[in-house]
Amino acid sequence: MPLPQTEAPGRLVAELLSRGVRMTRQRRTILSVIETASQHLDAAQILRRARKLDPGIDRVTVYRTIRLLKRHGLVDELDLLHLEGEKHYYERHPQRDHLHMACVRCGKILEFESDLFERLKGQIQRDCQFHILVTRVEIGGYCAKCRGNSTDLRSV
Amino acid sequence: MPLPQTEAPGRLVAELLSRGVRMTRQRRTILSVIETASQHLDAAQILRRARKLDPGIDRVTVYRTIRLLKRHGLVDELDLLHLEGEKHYYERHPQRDHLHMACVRCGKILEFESDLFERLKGQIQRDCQFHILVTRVEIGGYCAKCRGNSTDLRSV
DNA sequence: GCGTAATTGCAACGCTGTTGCAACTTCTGA
DNA sequence: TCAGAAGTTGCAACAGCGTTGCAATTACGC
Repeated sequence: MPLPQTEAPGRLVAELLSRGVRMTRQRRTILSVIETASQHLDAAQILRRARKLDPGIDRVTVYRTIRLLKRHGLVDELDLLHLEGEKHYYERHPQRDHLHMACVRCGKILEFESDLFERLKGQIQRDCQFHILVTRVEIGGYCAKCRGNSTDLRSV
Repeated sequence: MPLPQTEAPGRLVAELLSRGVRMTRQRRTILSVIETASQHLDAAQILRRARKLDPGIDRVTVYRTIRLLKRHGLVDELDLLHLEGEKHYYERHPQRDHLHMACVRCGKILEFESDLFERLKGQIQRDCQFHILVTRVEIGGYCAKCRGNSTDLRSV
């Protein structure tokens, strides 16, 4: 029987501890929020959820924790084409890169993995002598449901 | 003898006029700044250059013009992985999509076109039934010069 | 040219994210 | 087990990017 796709909870905590980062109550809370999220969360949403678990947590602590995770390459930052304002969204850095498709009409976010993209990265590393650390692919358009329905001009 | 790669100047003006958009002195100035830029400019840089040509131009007009161009799909917005703050950069929407590679050490931006990427887009449209309007690919890492030089941890 | 509708500049605002600092907490080492 | 150094937190204030309301001005079809 195959194991579920989800990774062990607490992996962010373990990862940071193994790198000698101090673990506080607030950090554990914020990390668990990020880790158990089923969708892409922005800083305000992370704060709101963290406060349900520990009401004293401050905005600033959330921002500092996100920065910490970014510096350690444990989360990726997305803006999903700024379909709703200037916020940034965060997700666990995945085992394997994926692309994000955002429907400019209904706002739905789709994710997509592709061998072609892996080959493209290989081509870049070879042809440009560029050592890739992070990738971010955001594609805007109409999802299957919304295509054909309208010629809505939403700012992308 | 092949023509140079650059497109006819004034094409943004022509494009907007053909869509029934009013053309003001300020807009012409801002459009010419964007059109003749050899690098990716942020809003503040666009404003500074526009003011050299027409000192009265206001910040707000620059933002409104950028929004107009985005709505018409005539410019693409990039953030180049926020290597320097939260600004956005703008470039003419190209004939053919290209990827942006940002060196996290020296900040250099490379552009790259690839048939593989065109095939990837085809795959997405087919497999996901997703109608692509814009793409945005930003890749962070070390450029040829900087790779091997350091293990600098810059926030990406 | 006239008139209307769009655009501009100004001021004020909102939101996301950052910084300085005193109080507090974590964690090492004895 | 506990003392001390180093790191972290919360608060308040700030910075920067981008937006909005509004009166004055401008473009452009008729």
